[in-house]
Amino acid sequence: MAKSSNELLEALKSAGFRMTPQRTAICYVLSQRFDHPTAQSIYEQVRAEHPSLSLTTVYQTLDSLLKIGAITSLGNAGDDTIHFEVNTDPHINLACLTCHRICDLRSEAIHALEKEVQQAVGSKVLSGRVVYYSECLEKSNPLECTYHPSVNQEVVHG
Amino acid sequence: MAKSSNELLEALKSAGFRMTPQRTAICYVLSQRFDHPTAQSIYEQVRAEHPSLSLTTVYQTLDSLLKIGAITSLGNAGDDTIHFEVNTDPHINLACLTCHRICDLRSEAIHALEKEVQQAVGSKVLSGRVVYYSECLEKSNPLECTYHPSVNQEVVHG
DNA sequence: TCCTACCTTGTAATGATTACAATATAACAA
DNA sequence: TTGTTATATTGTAATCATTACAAGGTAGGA
Ligand SMILES: [Mn+2]
Ligand SMILES: [Mn+2]
Ligand SMILES: [Zn+2]
Ligand SMILES: [Zn+2]
Repeated sequence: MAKSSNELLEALKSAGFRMTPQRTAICYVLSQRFDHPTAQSIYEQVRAEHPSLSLTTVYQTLDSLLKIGAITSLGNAGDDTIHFEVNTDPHINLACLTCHRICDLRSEAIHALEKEVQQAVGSKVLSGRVVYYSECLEKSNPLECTYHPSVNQEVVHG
Repeated sequence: MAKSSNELLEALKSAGFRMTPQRTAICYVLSQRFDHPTAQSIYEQVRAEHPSLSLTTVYQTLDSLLKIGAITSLGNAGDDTIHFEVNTDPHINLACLTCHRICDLRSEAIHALEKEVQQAVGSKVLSGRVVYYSECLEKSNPLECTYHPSVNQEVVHG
């Protein structure tokens, strides 16, 4: 359910933004990651192929994507750093306060909940955050991610 | 459903924290406010009666209350400032991105949603944030607050 | 190919939050 | 009540994610 790289790029393009190698790379990385990455974390990954990339560009691109609603901001996960949401389908996010990783949890109730919000504020709802904080069970047994179980293997606790 | 001043103080006391005039005043202000105040905003209000109060003390007290779970953090509301939650009953929060005020919305679906979270992560759920971002309808007609409609009158947009 | 408005980059500024150390005081016991 | 001590408060300095800025680079249309 996460947006593809092309969907993100197309969203930028049709909003009047130019196509650049940096934006292309950033959108690609965004589309590949299901851990709700931070700007710094995206920066480090993209820099591997674009050594001249500036952190400012990452922030600027994320801000553009936010403004057109292609992604949203989930706030922090116990670190003091903004985590970005690429999956705009309604769901619950589970954040681990130890490893600061966030994973998705499928939800049935979320649809009824969003209906309640719509009824209360009408069409003015811009975005939402549904985040629950917890701890991974074990160092070797992090929070289960019902959307992308594979990312569960990458966690390393301090 | 918000905690009373005494409940907050009692929570601190039984957690081994000392009673001080500053903490008493901060807890009182917290119990009276339904707008999910920031540290700065609490500071300004308490300072009216305790002119020597330090902003650091407000942060420290809020941190203590957070640690014992008496309050939670809702994150920011478009400003870059943490808003605190005194009402720990399950509910939806509506944040206005213009005036950065947050109000509560009663919800039926939230109970089913929290049940889903419990089943997924067990007893390890520490706290949650359910926040939807919107805009007040009019300068004179802010977001309706189903818990405390009276606070709706205090909003001033820029 | 040329133009120009938009983008990227490096660096500096911002501002909420936290760290620190000196002073004050709540809580407990004598 | 008084003394003791661990904890709290305060003022100031440091932190650090994010934003602002200005100079040079480039996408995209003519
Ligand atoms: Mn998510
Ligand atoms: Mn609330
Ligand atoms: Zn973890
Ligand atoms: Zn408003």
